[in-house]
Amino acid sequence: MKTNHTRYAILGILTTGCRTGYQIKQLIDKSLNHFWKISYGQIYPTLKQLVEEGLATVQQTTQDGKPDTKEYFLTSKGEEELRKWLSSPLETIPVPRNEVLLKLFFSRHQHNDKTIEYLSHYQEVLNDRLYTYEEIEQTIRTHSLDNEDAQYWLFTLDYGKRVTTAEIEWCYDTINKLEGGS
Amino acid sequence: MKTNHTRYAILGILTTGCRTGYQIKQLIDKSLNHFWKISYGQIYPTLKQLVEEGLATVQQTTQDGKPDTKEYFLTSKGEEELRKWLSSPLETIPVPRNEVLLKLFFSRHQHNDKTIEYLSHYQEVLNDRLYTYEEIEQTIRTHSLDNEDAQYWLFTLDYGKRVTTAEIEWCYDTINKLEGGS
DNA sequence: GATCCCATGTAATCGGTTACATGATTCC
DNA sequence: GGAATCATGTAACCGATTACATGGGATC
Repeated sequence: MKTNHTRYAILGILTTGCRTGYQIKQLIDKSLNHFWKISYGQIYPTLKQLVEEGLATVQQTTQDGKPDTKEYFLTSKGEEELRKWLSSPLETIPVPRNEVLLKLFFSRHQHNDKTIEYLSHYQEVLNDRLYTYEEIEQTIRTHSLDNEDAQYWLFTLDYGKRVTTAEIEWCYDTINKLEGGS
Repeated sequence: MKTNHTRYAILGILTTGCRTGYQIKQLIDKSLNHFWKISYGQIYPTLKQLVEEGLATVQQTTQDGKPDTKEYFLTSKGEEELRKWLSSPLETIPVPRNEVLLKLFFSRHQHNDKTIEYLSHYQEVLNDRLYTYEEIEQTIRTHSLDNEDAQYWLFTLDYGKRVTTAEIEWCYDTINKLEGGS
């Protein structure tokens, strides 16, 4: 059994008030970016498909002067589909590929100095990431706490912060080990 | 700039003593499985390609009775290519997609009991994973500590253990929050 | 005048998985 | 006799990214 999660991501976002393909991309880039990303090349064909399957409806507005906009709305069938997916059991979690670890795995073919430099750079990237998460969290706390979704959004951010913190600590300790051994 | 990391994974594994496509798969399943996986549908065509590009050579053995085996060896050009990749700077790290967080993000459309059940199941999966890491670590410590690569392999396992531990703690705390609020 | 934001979409391409096909050997 | 392991490979398919194409409105 193989489910296309991106379909459900879009289905879910249509419940948050987003209506157009453009708005969907905006929300994903703003709020799901730490664990889900998506491109227009996926969004527009998927929306079309959802309508074909009766999970959503379109409402096209041809405005005077302004470019056309297509607003999408979930049908009750679409809502049902979303709920069905939410309650479906967890599938086997795919292993996330990690370029950093792949390089480290073969790093005996390289001077430790280079490896340390590499890990330090990674550590900086992670620190930036952590900072971004904290900014997003502040935005949600001050602007969207009335939103019914906010609680769950904060849970996902908490996840990101904790995992990233663990990664940063690992970088720190691994660099130390490499310095001690070289 | 977009590099195909899988090519380099195979290039790297050819330095560890693995020679055949089958052995490469074995090693990946045994030692890189927590951050990199690969299928035969990728291995065999890639090996072929590496030979075409002069990064490896083949040595085919047609044995009496036994099926053919093809042994691959890195050329000096291949070794150089590997070292070049190792020292190349980190690319923008792709966001790993997370199905669990995606569902949680939309979980206000579901009873908290269901969400808790879901997170508990995830926690179990993570615990199993952690146990597997510890087993692999013991295997490396008792059997391969003479291996020059062992140190780096242990670093990647340490990463897996730390991140997984952080995830488990997050599960625990998130379940508590949901129970308190329902 | 340039740049950015809003807004929609398609075609080529790529990386990867899955299913299929084949066949010998060894162990239970 | 059947299952597991060793061993190699291909074709269909899928999810996703990238580059391209278009064009109005607002701001600097």
